Amino acid sequence: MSNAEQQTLMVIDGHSLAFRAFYALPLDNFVNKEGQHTNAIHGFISMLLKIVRDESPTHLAVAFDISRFSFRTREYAEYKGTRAETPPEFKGQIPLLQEALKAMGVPTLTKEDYEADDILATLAKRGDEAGMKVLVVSGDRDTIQLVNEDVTLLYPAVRGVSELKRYTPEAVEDRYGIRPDQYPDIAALVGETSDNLIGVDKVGEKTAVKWITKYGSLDNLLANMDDIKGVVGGNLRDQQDRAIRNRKLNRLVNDVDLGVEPLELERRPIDAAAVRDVFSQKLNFRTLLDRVLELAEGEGLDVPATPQISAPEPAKLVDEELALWLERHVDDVAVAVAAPAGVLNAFGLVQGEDAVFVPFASGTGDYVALQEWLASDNPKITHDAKAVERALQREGMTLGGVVWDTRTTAWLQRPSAPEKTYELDALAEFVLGETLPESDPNQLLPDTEPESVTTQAWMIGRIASEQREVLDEGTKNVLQDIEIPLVRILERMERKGIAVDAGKLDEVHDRLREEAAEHQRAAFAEIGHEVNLGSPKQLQTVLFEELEMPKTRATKTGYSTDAAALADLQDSNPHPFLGLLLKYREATKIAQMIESLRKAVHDSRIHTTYDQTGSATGRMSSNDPNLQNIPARTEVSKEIRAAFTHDDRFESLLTADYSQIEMRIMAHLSEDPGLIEAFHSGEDLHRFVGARIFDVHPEDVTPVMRTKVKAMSYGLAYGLSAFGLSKQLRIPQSEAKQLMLEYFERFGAVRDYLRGVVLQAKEDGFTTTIFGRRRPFPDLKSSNRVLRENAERAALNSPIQGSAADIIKRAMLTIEGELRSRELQSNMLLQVHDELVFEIAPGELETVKDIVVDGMRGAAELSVPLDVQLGIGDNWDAAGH
DNA sequence: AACGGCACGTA
DNA sequence: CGTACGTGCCGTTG
Repeated sequence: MSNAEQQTLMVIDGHSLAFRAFYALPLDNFVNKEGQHTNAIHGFISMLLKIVRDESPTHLAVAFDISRFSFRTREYAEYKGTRAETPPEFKGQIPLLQEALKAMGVPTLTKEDYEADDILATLAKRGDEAGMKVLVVSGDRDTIQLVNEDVTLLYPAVRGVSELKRYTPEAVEDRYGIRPDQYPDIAALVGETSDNLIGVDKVGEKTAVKWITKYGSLDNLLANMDDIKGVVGGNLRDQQDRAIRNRKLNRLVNDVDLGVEPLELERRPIDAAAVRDVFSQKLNFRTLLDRVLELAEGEGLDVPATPQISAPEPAKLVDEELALWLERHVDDVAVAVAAPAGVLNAFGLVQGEDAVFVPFASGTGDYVALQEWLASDNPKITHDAKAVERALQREGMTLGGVVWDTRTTAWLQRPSAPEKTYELDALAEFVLGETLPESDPNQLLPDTEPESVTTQAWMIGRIASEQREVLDEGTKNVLQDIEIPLVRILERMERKGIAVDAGKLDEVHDRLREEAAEHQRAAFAEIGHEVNLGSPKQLQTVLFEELEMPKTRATKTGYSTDAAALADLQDSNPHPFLGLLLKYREATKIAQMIESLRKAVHDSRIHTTYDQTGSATGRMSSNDPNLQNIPARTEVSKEIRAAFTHDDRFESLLTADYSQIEMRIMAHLSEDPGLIEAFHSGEDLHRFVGARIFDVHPEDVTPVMRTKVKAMSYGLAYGLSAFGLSKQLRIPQSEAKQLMLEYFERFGAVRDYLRGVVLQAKEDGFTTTIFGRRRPFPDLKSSNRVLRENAERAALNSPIQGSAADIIKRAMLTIEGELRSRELQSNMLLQVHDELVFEIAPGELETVKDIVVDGMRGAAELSVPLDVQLGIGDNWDAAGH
């Protein structure tokens, strides 16, 4: 860029753009971990990256006002006097923005007693004189006066800052019908509300443009104002002072002493380390960070490699030395294990700056001290304690004394985030602003490198420190009293697995495959050709084109062919194909489910994996295979459940489930007297509620009434609408509405409670369960109605579903504690949200029954009793209800 | 190969 | 236009 002709100077009005971004972006989506709002910063930098990429300026600066006072306010005290107080959420964003800009190598300019626009004007003039192209970026219309052949204004045209309109002299003329230098004359006549500058009465843009076009300038207009006829002419003569004053104030000062010349504003390399620090640590902008670094790289700027911070040089310790180290480090020790393919081969132990690498190979060396220390209550910090416990168990060891787990904490803080953001590398980035060294994929055993596993431990310890500082009491309690103690229990349940009769599964599977083939043949015969029944797209062709059936519910890609839609079609357009398709689907669906179960059978048992961080409400999820969605309702589902059984070391399976736990929690949280009475009465809940709603005796509640009430009750906790209820019950919407009215009339506290939950969540930004588990809901304040209403339903459900999750988890802790401390041989095997499944060792049934019932009933003190139902049998079906 | 969309199983 | 999940297949995308 030796030729000055090609140099481009970009000068930006920081305040006006940041303020526009502030109003364009939702407040709640941009908050750093300290609670500081960052939406304006995000919007500004996003805009900056875009225009720098699009315009490739060679020189760049951002100007800021120092305060709202300037020489203009001294001359005219009312200047900008109508401006409302700066919103509190905007405060603090400017200093942070300036910090971010500094790290990005973008100079920021301010000048006492002047406004940012004056700085822009000065730089535009100097740049122009130096032969540069100048781009002025501002949301203040006064900067239009700066536009000429070499100075272009980029002005945020619509809301926000993402789209900038380009004002060249031609564009100004197109828009206003005058030359750019005439714009302030127009503005002076019309006035500028936002600056509290009142114009000449009755003079709007049209009149002003007409006058200025005719007379060329405000000065000349005033010199000839006696020629102007009519009321406006009179106004102009009477109020000429206003125009003169306005013109004086809106003239930008273009000779401010800035102490810097445009050519000195040449773009500089970014300070990658500082950018990482500011963007990760202070702003928590992950994506923007990447974009900033990418941009810098794309321009060939020097971006230093990510600082690969490694732990203090690890000491390799074994045997006595290790024993001594463990003895001396009684405070929290961060523990990481290397277990490629599940086989443990190294530990990293870090306390403060003290890092230890312990190679491990089963059967070599003396690991007694290590093993005892691991099992002991000596405080340890982990990342994914279940994974550590699993690796240890394979070597006959166990993990005790876990006081903190960084992965679980990350989930508790942000339970709706994608699971990958809980991984160690993501946390290192998000919490510490550092990048974990990548393991070399060519290395055979990358994780055995001392640097790797000890660095991990070092990261874990530091992440935990950061988390400890910001975690609220309630979440801390959930972490330490529920989630961490649960880890070992879940690992044990996974390791035990449940016995399965594989032959039975095969038998059902084969039969279903035959049935499916038969249904498929018949279905093809009905329509006269073959089609992939598993393809919604092909089915749509058959149903809506060939069979000319009426269109069903619209989906993103066409029309629905789901079971409900097919049932509707069967009503309106009966056709054998529909029934066959439904039967085919059911058979294939179950058959494939059995197949996946069959593949998961090892040594006659199925070992699921519980994902403790798998839900946003506090529930766990189950996968590989999912044992929380085993069919339960249909005939064939009985056969599948019958395949889950016990071997001859045990005498039976025991199932225990909470009855209506969510409704009980609702009764407790809402303190609704009617609902509380229902649960104390011993009467069937839906019968009791039905009697109240339909105003009959409980014994006169018909099955139809009961069904309606049951749907209503369950729907309540999900934010069900009259529309949804009518759809589900296939009743008119008016009737559904009436039903809801009656319900709330009798159980008004329920409605008050549900409303209150949403209101409180809107205020707090999160919901809370009985035991203090939180779930953030940024979308409650979204301006997007769909997003907001979805968030409202999820929010009103969260304390209910989440408290139920807390309760059963607490029950599991108590029950497992009892089983082990009393050295019973029975095992807790499965958890299905409100149900637990145990295998019972010979002679232990009565004891275990008591432990289970006591543990479950005593898991929470609610204003209604917790009711537990037990079932006993040789398999899951026989033991079920 | 990875992903979104659909459909459907559970609480 | 009812919450929370996981899985499998299809069809598109890279």
